Amino acid sequence: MKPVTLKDIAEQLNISVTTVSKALKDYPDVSKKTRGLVRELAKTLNYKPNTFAVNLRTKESKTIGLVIPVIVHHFFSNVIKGIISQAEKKGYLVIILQSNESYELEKKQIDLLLSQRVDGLIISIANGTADFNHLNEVIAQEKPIVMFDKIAKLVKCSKIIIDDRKAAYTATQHLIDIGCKRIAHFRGALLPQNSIDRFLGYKQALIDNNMPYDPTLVYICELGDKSFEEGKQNARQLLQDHDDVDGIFINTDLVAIGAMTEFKALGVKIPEDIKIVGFSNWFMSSVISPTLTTIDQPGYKMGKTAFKQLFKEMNAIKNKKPKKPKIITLETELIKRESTKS
Amino acid sequence: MKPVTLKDIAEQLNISVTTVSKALKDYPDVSKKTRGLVRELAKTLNYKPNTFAVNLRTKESKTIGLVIPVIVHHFFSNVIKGIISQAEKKGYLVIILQSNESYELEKKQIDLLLSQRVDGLIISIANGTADFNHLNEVIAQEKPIVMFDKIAKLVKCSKIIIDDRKAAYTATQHLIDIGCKRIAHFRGALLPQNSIDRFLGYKQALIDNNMPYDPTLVYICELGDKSFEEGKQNARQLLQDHDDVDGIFINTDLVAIGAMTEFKALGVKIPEDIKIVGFSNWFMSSVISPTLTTIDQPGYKMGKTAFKQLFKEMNAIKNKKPKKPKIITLETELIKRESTKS
DNA sequence: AAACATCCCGAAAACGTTTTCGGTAAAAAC
DNA sequence: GTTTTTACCGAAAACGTTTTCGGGATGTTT
Repeated sequence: MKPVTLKDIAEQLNISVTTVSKALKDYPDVSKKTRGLVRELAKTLNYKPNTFAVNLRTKESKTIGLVIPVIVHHFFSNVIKGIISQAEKKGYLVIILQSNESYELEKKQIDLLLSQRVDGLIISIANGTADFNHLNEVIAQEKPIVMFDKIAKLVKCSKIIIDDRKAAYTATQHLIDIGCKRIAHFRGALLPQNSIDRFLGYKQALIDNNMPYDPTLVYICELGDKSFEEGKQNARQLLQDHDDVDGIFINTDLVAIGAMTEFKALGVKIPEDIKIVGFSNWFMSSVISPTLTTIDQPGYKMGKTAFKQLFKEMNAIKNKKPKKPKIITLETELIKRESTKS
Repeated sequence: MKPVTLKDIAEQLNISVTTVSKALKDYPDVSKKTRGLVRELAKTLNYKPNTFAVNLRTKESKTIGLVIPVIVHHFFSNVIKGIISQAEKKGYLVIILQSNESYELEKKQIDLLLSQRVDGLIISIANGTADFNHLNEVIAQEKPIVMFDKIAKLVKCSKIIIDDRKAAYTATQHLIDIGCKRIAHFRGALLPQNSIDRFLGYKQALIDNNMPYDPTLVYICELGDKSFEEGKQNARQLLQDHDDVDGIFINTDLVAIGAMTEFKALGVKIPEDIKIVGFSNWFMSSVISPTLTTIDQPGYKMGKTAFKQLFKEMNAIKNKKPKKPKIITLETELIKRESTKS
């Protein structure tokens, strides 16, 4: 009933534990004959090495930690899938924790993962995070850490991102190209780098096209669990504040969908009255009515890339050849749909 | 640079490792004074117990495994969130793997988790799974396992489910109540219990209302990654086969949304020409047009309940008082929306 | 003063693996 | 026939923790 150990195999074959271990790990100093015997018996007894012991001995867990702001989220669940699939290929398992966009929780989760002694960390930081000591501590411990999407510019680690600024610029330019004269922006929270960058891209596009930048046209969403509601609220507010807006670039599809729902309810026609561009290309955006123009953000690929990079760094550290951080930028694409039909 | 161990603390205080360990774990046979000293030093040195050693010694990992068919999925990501949040409260971490609806992969993933020596398993079985030996083996190893949603009736373990049959009955009855005379059903794959039960509920409702059951009105979807496409295909096929259908009960919202998209493209009006009820209450269903009537399936709660049950069983096994399996049925609710407006 | 209980501490074994280092025997070289 | 190489094996230490058990000191009861 008890799990089979090296000792059990050794005793049955009348050889030492050492030899059994070596036989199973293809050490050169064990004869073909005994290697064969060990292999065979191990198989019939269904021997599985005790991970706890292996971990203790080798000081690695073949496990990585993943901290994300939200789990029920199209983009993030794609990232999760990408990370897990890639990790599996390399024999790593993934422990997932959620920060819920809170700095305190994020800190706690990272602590938890470190005390579990994961071999590496992948993280997309919370909206609430402005202080990065908890992240720098990870690096100080020589644990590799890779950030994706929502990164902290000041932390020296590898990052997998998109060019948010460029993508936002493209989105806004698209609105301008199809004739919008007064374009609003629903931005994300104030702290996250990507929401800053998307805002800057929006602003730059206006300036480059000789259109005035009007701060009152910029609305803030905290995102998190209530994105949809925020979209509705901002849409209502926008109509009250400015009746001349004919285009909006919105930080996230879910917010955009909330806004569209509200506009529809209030009798504002899309795209006739207001044209809308979202961000992320949630699946939903292709099935709602009207379908939503958006920026495709490659979540699955981002996850895969993040793990690949982490894997390289974990190996580099094992071989005492730590690498310098790398920033990988993945391509995005403007997906034109009905919400910006001219 | 190296992590602090009990030994380090012991040496600095000139006491034994034993005493340090006991002091930190509130053993009664250590004086208040030394306990205080140990505690203090542990804190200043930022001592974190080495999980690998603890695991090896205690034979538990405080980690559970979760195997689900798909990750990028509204229902399942809600379950994930529920499990993780509850596990965290009890000091457990969660390792997630995806079976991709494949029996082979499911088997492999379970093996992986067992060799990682997780303390328990939560699983929703794949469409492709017809043989349950891999699950019975887990039970034979005295590892608790809890199934949810897609269960195997024949495996003796706890299960968290909804009453699929009743829910499907309610959904179909609703279509009948609003005047549908000829109701089709897009069912799930042939093997999964819940897709069987939903089909049976549909059939029963017809019979109880003296409506003929017509097998040619039942279409099969394999689900998995291509649910949306299957919905479209089946919708097209249905129109060819039967031009008199005025209502459809569909196994999953995503398939229903695919069908609605196709109907819209083909000029079939919903709910005027055909009324539709989905299943699961994906968020999407409340924002598409027309909004989709569906059965709300409490994913988050299911996840929480599943972990709670697993937790009980893990403790029971630790205390050598194994419990008998429990089947917990959660309530569902019919959410009436535009797709069945009469 | 002897007997007993109480309080505190530490030695040692155990969990199962990996890896270093020596050692013995047989084969090869001189 | 002696030395050197090669092939194979095992003892032992180590990873860091937990827990059992015994024992010494101090205090309390006869």
